[in-house]
Amino acid sequence: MPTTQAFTRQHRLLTGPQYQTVFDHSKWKVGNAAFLLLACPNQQALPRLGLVIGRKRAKRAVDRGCVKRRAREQFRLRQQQLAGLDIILLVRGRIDHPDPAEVTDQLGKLFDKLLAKCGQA
RNA sequence: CGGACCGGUCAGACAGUCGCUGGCGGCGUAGCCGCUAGAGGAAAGUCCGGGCUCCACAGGGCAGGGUGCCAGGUAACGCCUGGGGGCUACACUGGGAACGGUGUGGCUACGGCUAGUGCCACAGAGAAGAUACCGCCUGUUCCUUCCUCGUGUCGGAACCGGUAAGGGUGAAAAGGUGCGGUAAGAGCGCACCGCGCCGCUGGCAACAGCGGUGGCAGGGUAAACCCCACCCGGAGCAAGACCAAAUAGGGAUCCGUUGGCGUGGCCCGCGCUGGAUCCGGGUAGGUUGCUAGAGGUUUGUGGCGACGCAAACCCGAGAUGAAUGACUGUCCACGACAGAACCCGGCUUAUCGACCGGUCCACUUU
Repeated sequence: MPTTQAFTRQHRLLTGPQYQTVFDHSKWKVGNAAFLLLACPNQQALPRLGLVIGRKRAKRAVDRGCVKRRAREQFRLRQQQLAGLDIILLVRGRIDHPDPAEVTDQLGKLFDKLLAKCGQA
């Protein structure tokens, strides 16, 4: 098995219907004060990630970019374990001038938590 | 060397690992590999001005909006450059004073209240065709002091007037200073300063200078309505163009109505229903618009300057559920504000700092 850690367009949710499917059939939910992960099984060989980060939650473009990139990074590093899942990241709290290291830490823990939950099932 | 101001440049560096997007090349071509490029000075606010696209459009007017000293720059501007006026700070300086002159900065929303309308609290006697409260002064009458016994004189009251010097009120009270003048005063007269008008000179012009002339305008407010001059069609890349699945529906042609389904054991009958091909609209989705441009760099050249012209060279993001990142290590001045979304020119706002050039001031040394 090639342990590639690439993150391409196949690793993303691209269309509205794809997002809707995950929202309607989310089997696992993991969250904390700031973020929420929704996941459901897919028929693909690869896991797919979707991001929902609205201007309402994060006013500054820099903050939105920061969360997106860090979320993708954490997803990318765990993609071997996450295979067969469609995952959506939602922002719960208000984001303003966050500490980047803190964001990475929180997101990493959330993905681990999600893996633990799926592993039980 | 330090401080202030102005203008410009940069926006932690290096190495490794794992990734992302575009371009180019290669290959065994749904991909993989290699090379290469990959956020900003504000990418921001969306406050102006353009390009581009579609719609509308003979011409003119109204409404609405904008701009407002002059000249220039520009594709254009509410921007920029240069100039003028006004206000102001500091320094020097002229004058007895009012008030001026020079230099260096700063600010300036700077057309028009000699078209009209509106507003101007409070205070004050009076606030817009000015005004007499106190005061000052002439006169008349009365009271009063003095002795020289008067058409005198000291003090005072009332009244008729005069007055805009002084006091007082106010943001503002009919120019200011000085001299003369006068009963006291007053541009009443004169000189100077200020102001209006006329002329000449200089300047493209705003305007300035000089000379003459008038004793001298009648408050402020137009970021109040308004008047004058000039400018402005609307919507925006989710503009717009193209390709186009599935499902439903539309049109045309041909074929079928001897078919299929239901009822029924079957036939007749009855009820329901077409098939094939092509076309156009169009949803999801995709492609394009999409980055080579009012583009940079250097040199020359015109201009005080903004900027123009010419030549040579360069190509410096183009995503689209949305790339430009993460981690580790080392170093230092310990890294601010902040993330492209069609593209440019401005303005405004945010910002840890570093460097370069210029002007002014202060200080040290020779």
